[in-house]
Amino acid sequence: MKTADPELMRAINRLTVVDTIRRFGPIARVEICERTELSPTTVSAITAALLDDALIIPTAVGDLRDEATRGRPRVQLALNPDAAYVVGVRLTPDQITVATTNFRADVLESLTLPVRLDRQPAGVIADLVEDGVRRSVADANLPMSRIAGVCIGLPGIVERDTGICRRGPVFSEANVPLGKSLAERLAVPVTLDVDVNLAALAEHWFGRGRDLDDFLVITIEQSLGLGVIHRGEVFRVPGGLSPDLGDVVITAGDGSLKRLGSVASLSAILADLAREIGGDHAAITGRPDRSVALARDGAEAGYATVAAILARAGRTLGVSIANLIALFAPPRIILTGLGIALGKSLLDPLMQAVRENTPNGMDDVTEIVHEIRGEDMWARGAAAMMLRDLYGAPWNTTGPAMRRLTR
Amino acid sequence: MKTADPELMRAINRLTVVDTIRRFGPIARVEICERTELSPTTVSAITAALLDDALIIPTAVGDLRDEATRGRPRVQLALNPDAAYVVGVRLTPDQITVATTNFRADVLESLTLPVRLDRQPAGVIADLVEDGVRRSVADANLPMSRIAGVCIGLPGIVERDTGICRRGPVFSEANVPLGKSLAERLAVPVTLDVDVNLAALAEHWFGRGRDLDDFLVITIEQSLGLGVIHRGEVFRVPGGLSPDLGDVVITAGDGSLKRLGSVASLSAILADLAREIGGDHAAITGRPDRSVALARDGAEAGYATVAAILARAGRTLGVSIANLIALFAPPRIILTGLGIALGKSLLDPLMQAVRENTPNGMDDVTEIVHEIRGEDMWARGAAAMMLRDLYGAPWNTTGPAMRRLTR
DNA sequence: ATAATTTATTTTCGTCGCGGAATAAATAGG
DNA sequence: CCTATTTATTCCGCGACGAAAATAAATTAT
Repeated sequence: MKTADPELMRAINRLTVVDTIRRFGPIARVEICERTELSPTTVSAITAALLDDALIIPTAVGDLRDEATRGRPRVQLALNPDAAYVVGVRLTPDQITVATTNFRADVLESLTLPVRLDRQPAGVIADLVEDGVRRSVADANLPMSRIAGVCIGLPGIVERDTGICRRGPVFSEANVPLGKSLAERLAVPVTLDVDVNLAALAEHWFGRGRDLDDFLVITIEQSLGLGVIHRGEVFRVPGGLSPDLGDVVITAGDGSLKRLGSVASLSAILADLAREIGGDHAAITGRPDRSVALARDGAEAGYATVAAILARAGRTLGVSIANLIALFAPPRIILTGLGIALGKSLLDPLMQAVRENTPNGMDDVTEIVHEIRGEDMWARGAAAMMLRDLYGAPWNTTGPAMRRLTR
Repeated sequence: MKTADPELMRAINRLTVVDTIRRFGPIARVEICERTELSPTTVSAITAALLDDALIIPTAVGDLRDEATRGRPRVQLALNPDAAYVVGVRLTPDQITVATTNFRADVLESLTLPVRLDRQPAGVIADLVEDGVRRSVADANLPMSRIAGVCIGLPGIVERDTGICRRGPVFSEANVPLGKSLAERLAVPVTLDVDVNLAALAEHWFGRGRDLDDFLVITIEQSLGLGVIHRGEVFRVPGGLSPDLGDVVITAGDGSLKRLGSVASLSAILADLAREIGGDHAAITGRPDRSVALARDGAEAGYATVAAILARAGRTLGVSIANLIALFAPPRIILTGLGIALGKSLLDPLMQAVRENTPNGMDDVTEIVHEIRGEDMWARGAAAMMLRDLYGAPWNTTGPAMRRLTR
């Protein structure tokens, strides 16, 4: 339980105002009052401070009410896109994606380096990330000094608090202190997080979770991820460790125990396909997007072996999703990641397994949606994660009293 | 995001003070300052209000510092046990337990009615609970008017917000509005909750979770339950639905899908034993505590069939617990419930399965403890659940300003 | 026995943030 | 040009917090 004082009070209200402006675009002060249930006085004071700090700007006085309304026109307020810039980075075993965004998490520049990271030592990967960040920032015509922070997302077991990647498909080593290492190289705050948390935040800010404050995000990528938004916040335990869906143990058809990730992750599916169909294994693992398209087309064209592999993965994943429904009872589950592009051959068995295994009486609780997202979505999530901290951070002025003195 | 005002501020701080007094027994104001990091001014004001409302009382001025300390002695403050009374109820398929407690959740009177509830219609069960509550309150020499609330815990899928039991082993019907029905009968606020949430809160307040704000509680009873304490609060999704571990789907040895509850719950274990060993099935299901003792003794005396059944249940549960570690990464998992009395024949295979299936790199994250608890613990948890609301409720006075006027 | 010292609690005072009410600003319509 | 209307700001009072001073209630020293 935290102790409350006026400062905290202001911080809370300030954050709700900033978040309201972020979510509801250019918005007038009156409307902020309605949405936040704060008094006009408070909204006026807070927006004045935000304007002072140039975190928000007044936009066109265009009135969205039915034209020809009487009275003083509303001044629409919006986030100042240039208030700060951040960089979002996403690492997968196959590539590095870097995106520079403005204060609204609009992507200004993004680039993708196709590198097989799992073959490289941690030092080399840190070098590559550093280069990527500097390059992307330069492409956006910004000096590094204007970058307020960098957020890096990667799969595996990641301690956000310490910036250490305990284990994951990206690093061959264990306990890599990537956060600290990059903060030193770039001389900028760097946070580390599980990639799926970024996906979850991205869905909450820009995607299928905008209208909800509680949902689950499952990413089907080289590895399987689970992100939880609970009461509007990314769900974390204090240690900063994050759940990993791929680590869940299931019983295989032959009775042996396996990790879910070794059956239903994209890398497992593609490996199965390569083994069954033969084909060029290197080519398949090197270009997952192409392999996914091939697999989808194959299954839909009626190749039974391919369809069977996808169906098996779908069913297995579906059972685990039903278990998540039993445990979390979320109003919505968002499926995303490259794996979604495998199409109905994967998703139909998945949905059926979910239906069959959802506990009685909970059929109407959870809605399942899916969405294919590009690389930018992940990087944008990383940027959002960084911005979230920034919005809450203390800026120049404290309130109206101080401003009155300095003017 | 909630909007903050002075009233909320006070409510928060007031609650932290009450909670500090509850947790750290008779405690002086100075020490409250240290623990809560509130200023002496604030603590003084809040405790004055609490004293005014008779929610707390000064106890012996005994100084626990090394005797012969100089200076003004500390006044120890404690919860006033008689500030209010609540009733906790727990329903299982076999019995109803009712406990009347004071403001400190000390059990004053408790009684257990052995009734096979699953044979009765909802109306009859509500009658029985009403009688039990009235009886227990009368036994404690209290009029019903002094009861501030009743909390009822039961297994199954329970909507706390609406007071409806969607489904569970207690009721043969679905969607029983037990909360509303009892609130009308008793003319007292009644809340409904999943029994395991009560167990979790009880562990947090009085048991193995006192020192932590994040942990999992798994109850092995007729059904399997999962309770989550997250950042000091019972974890709930907005709908008020609660997770049910028994509903998790697993793959059985023969490849078929089963609910975990149909393999590793106490009722499943006892049914397996009855089937395998023969014996008097009715007797075994009617007195679970006796059956558990018999099973434990049998397994430890070397009866291979019995040991095998327990080992299988233990392993299965262990795998699911490893999955919970993968998903929640809690610092501790507390196993409790009647099933713990099955002893090492169940727990050893369980712990081994947990060890074998915990994801790499997370072996040192979660500590597993177990504890046998009596019926009172559950009812006490129910009382605590009710008190939690009461502590936060607004009482007579608002603050020092008002008192100054009225005096 | 009385004064000095020490520690706990309360009181005084200044500040901050909130909300309500009055005021100012900006526009449309007559 | 004046009035009605809607939006935004300012003024004012209140409650809450914290710092510091004052007070209270002991123990120790003289």
